Amino acid sequence: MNRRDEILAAAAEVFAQHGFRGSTTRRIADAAGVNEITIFRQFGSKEALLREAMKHMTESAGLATLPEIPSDPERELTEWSESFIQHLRLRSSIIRKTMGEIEERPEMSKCASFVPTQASNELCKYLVALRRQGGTSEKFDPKTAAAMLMGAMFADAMGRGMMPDVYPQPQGKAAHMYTVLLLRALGVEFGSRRTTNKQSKRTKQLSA
Amino acid sequence: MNRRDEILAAAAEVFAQHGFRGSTTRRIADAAGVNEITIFRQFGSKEALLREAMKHMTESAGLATLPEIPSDPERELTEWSESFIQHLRLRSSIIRKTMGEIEERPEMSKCASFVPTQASNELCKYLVALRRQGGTSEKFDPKTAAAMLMGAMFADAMGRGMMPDVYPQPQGKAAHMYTVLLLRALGVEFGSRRTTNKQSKRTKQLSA
DNA sequence: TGTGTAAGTAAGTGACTACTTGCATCCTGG
DNA sequence: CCAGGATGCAAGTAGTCACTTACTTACACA
Repeated sequence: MNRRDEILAAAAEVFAQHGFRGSTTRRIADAAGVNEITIFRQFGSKEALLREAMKHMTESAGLATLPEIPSDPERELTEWSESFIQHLRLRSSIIRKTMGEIEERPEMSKCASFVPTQASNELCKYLVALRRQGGTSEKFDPKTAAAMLMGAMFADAMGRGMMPDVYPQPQGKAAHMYTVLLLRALGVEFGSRRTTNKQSKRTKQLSA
Repeated sequence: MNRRDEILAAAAEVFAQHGFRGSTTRRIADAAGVNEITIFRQFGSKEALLREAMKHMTESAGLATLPEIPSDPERELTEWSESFIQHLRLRSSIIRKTMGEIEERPEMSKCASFVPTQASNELCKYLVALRRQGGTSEKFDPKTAAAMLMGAMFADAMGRGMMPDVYPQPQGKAAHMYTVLLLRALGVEFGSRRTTNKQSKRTKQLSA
């Protein structure tokens, strides 16, 4: 049991560093402090081990959620974005490896797409609720808006290490900056920051 | 000369499909219709061959440019975005492979970051010029705005194949939709679509 | 006609890979 | 105290990998 989990953790770590082909059973065994043969007795093959390691990792994701009823979009979305971008940053190595190998190992794609798909749905649902509340003053497609925010964070998490100058500074505020930009695109009014003078339309049903 | 280019092209193709470790000299030689040994005589080693193939590919990029003086932001940015996202889509396989292997082969990072860095600078410059013209009515950080638009397109190009439901439909309009969303975030007025009623501030220096 | 250069063929080298077999060791539960 | 299961060790198998050596062929040019 314990041994098994140690091997799974080591396999995930080695995979994050070297990818599938580079994750030799020798390396995994060394990383786990275990004899190579134990891996084969426990999991049968390298492929089965890595498959299980991936599943194990996906299951222990634990994404943040957004409230059903938006009340403070800037705060709520910023917090959600920060947790999402942190999730991506912590896993950036493994995500890069997985993406690079998805064409050769399509069975991984289910594992890989689970988290972002769920996050996208969560965000879309929130944006739709926000619009229904009258919290937005611009027309927008929720899916596009969600893809834009998540895409920006994804690219940031994947690329900042390689080209830090391209991404906003400081790193810790990036999620907030992307979020604010998106909210402006949707025409969301900001409580404290600046009282815009467009009280024209859709100030009707601020209820809920 | 001709042979050399054939081998370089084959190497790039094989690398896009299988990554560095999966690009065996045997596979590259077969793809190029050349004897394996010719590769070693021409390039010395597999590593040197792939390095040169990458450089060759980066040099033949040919990015679109944006005008120095913005005149029709929606049109100009949409065209630029479409060419950028098409660039990414055509190279999505090779980009994924490169990203996955950048930690193991850091010498690739120069090659990989050249195009996006250049594109980011181009876009930033344009946004700054647009703001200086008074074409925007919201405060924004150009780098963040550029990172957001490019990030959205990057994620779209990398992820749409794996999870088409997450990204805006149809694929052909995605670049335009992201662009419009960004322009709204900057407070850019749209010529024909809708005449907003906020002529409050910063309508002073529409010169240039 | 001779010479140099790029290419091919055949064979092989040493290292590494996933995976197997046989046997010794240890720890635990009954 | 002892049986059984998990683990380790040593050795080995068949395959692949990058890369080499030795020799041959084809063509260009002088």
